[in-house]
Formats: sequence, C-alpha cells, structure tokens
Amino acid sequence: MNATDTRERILGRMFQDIHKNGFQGLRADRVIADLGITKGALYHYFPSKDAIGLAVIAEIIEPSYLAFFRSLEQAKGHPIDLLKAHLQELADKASPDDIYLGCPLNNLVQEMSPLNEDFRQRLKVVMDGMIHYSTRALERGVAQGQVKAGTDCAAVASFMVAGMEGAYGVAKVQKSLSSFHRNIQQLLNYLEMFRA
Amino acid sequence: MNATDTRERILGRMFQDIHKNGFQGLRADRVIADLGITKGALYHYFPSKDAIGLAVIAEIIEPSYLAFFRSLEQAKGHPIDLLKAHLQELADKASPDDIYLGCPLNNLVQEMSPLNEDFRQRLKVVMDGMIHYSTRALERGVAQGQVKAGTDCAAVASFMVAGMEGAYGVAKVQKSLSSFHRNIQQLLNYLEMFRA
DNA sequence: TTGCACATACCAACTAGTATGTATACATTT
DNA sequence: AAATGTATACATACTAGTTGGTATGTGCAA
Repeated sequence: MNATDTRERILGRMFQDIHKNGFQGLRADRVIADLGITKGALYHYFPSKDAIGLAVIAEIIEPSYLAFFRSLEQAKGHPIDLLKAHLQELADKASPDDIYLGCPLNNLVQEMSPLNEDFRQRLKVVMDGMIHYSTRALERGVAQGQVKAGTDCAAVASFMVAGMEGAYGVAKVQKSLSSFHRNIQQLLNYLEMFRA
Repeated sequence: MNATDTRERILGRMFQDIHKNGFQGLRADRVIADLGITKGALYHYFPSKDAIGLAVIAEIIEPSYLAFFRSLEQAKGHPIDLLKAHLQELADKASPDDIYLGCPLNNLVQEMSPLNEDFRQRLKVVMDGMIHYSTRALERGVAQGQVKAGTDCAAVASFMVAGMEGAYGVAKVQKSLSSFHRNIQQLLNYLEMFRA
C-alpha cells in the first residue's frame, strides 16, 4: 500500500460519507474506523475537516461532472442531441441509491453555499463550468443553423442544469427512480423547443 | 407574554436557524440565547430536536407552501396563467437573502431525506401536494380546452416544481438574484408550451 | 540519519438532553 | 372569603457522549 493509495482511499470514503450525511454530518471517526486506519493517517494528509471537503470537491466531484461538458468543445454532432444524450445517460445509469442520496454536487451546494464561502466558490466553478460549456455548444449550434436563431443559449444552458438538479431533488424526496425519469423526459422536451 | 407566543417564537427562530444552517447545523443553544430564554422553556414545548424539525415542517413550511396550490381548487382563470403568476411572484418577491439561503423546503429535502424517514415523509407530503394541486388545475384546463389535449399534466406539474427548486439551487451557488430570474423565465417559457 | 507515513493516547469544546426547583394563575374545598 | 391543591410555564445547574484536532512516538526506506 503506497501513500497515494491511502490518500485516495480516504478521499473516496469521505466522498461517500458526505454524499449520505452531508458535510456537517460527516464524521471523521466513522470514516477512519471504516477504513481501518487512525487519526494519524488522516491528519497526515489533511490539515482539517474543511480541507477534506474542499479536496473532495476539487479531486472527485469537479472532474466527474466536468468531463462530459468539457468534451463538448471537441464533440461533433447536434448540440441538442449531445446534451439530450447526456441527460438520458444520467437517467439510464441512475440506481435507486443514486436517487435516494441525490446529486452530490447539488447536495453540497444546498448545504454549504451559505455556510462557507470557500465551498461556495469551488462549487460555483463546477456549476458555472457545466453551464459555460453547454452555452458554447448551443452557440455553435446557432452559428451552424442547428439551433434556432435568437436562442438565449446561456439561459437555456442554465435552466438545463437547474432542471437536472431539480429533477434529482424531487425524485429524492419521493424516493422514486421513475419520478426522476419523468422529470428528465420533460427536460428533454424543453430542450427540443430550441432545435432549428 | 402568553404560552402560545413563546412556542411560536421558538418555532420561528428555529425555522430561521434551520434555513441558514440546515437541521444538522441547528444549535438549540444558539436559538435560546438569541431569544433570551432557557432550556427549560424549550424542552417544555418540544421533547427533542427531531420534534422541533418536524414541527417546523408541519406548522411553518407546509402551510406557507401549500396555501397557493390549495387555492387553485377554487381559482378561476387559465391554469397556466395562474401557475405562471405564482412563479413570477416568487421571483419578484425574492430578496437577495432568500436566494442566498435557498428554498427552505428544498434545503430540508436535500439534507434530510436520506437521513430520517419521518422528515422525508413529511416533506414528501408538501411537495406531493404542490404537484397534486397543480396537476388537477392543468387537468381542468385540458377539460376546458385551455391546455393542449394530450398533455401529461402530472409530468408537467412535477417538472414545474423541479424547475423551481433547481432555479433556487443554481441561483444559490451563484449568489445571484438575476440568475434566479432568468431560470424562472425559462420555466415560464416551458409552461407556455402547453397552452392550447 | 533524515524524513515520510503512519499509530496511540489524549483533550478541550461542544451539544442534546435531564433533573430539579419555583413562581404564578386558576380551580377546588372549607 | 380564605386556604389549599394543582397544573402550567418556565429557570438553573448539570451530565454523558461526541467531535475535531493535537502531541508524541515509531517503524522503515532512501
């Protein structure tokens, strides 16, 4: 077991615990007991609980969320189809547990934005990134005549993300995967409005 | 100062503290210090912290959210106009602080649904109510030829609520009232799709 | 022999909850 | 009308358990 492994094992479990309990509900003791390590190891890699949260955002959440949206820069194809395919994939791949625990990004946004400005800014970078790359894809679509002329691409991209997060939230309280599917379907219908 | 007043003062402050800090972040000591009362008063009215949270949902959150949606049962007028007017009013009346702290209902849903089944069920009743009364209003609209025939009213109502909560979430991390307005505007555009 | 990667033991601060006391209003009895 | 009982509405003081964080020690590889 080398050093990098331990650090990543810690981060991974912290992410899981935060996903279920929230950052304020995260208990370092619970995680280290789970991993069979001690506080020495934990505080060797992270100076504080806040640092753990920020590392989870930067090293786990941000990469996993932005991977697709960054890829839009090089992607060929109709932007609305690309966005719809991504949303469809989210819906298809979602397990009941994913729905019950909610979107990790959204969870942290709701909990931490008013409490910790560092958290808010890091989370904002992720959501802004999702919106930014979607906006650019739609704008290229307008230029190529695939998306209706006059479309407010930034507003559509922003609402797409909002609708996605909202779909997670409603499904979460209803504990219903099919609710998530229905709402994602409505979001797809919304996007279709802007096809040229 | 009579007894009812004290109980309601406690609940009101608890609501505010939960709104900002979340239920797990709620500190009873902080609230009673704020109110200038003592633990004796608090535990005279509420047997536990959980009971406080559930009372806040039942006595503050549920009435304030369901008032409008229940009123749809007796309302005259085009259902899409009624729903749009309500969303527009939410946007118009929202203060920067409302946006920064987020939607109290959504906050609790995200935080507590996976942690406490009592909370989840109480919160679900509220959200289901919002969706239910909106669905019925749209269905009456279909019957009266105001809403497009064949509209999946339950799906539209559900996504309207999802879009609303999502708009709160995105605006919260962006700390931006105008972001909220833009997203609500897109939600209004979405609803317009279903006008007959 | 120096520094990394941990382990062990410990602590101060906090936090929900409790046990107990008391002042006051109101009803009941005498 | 006076005395007495009783329930309400708190206040005070305390505790047991938890939690993030620290101080210090140790094995080992380079």
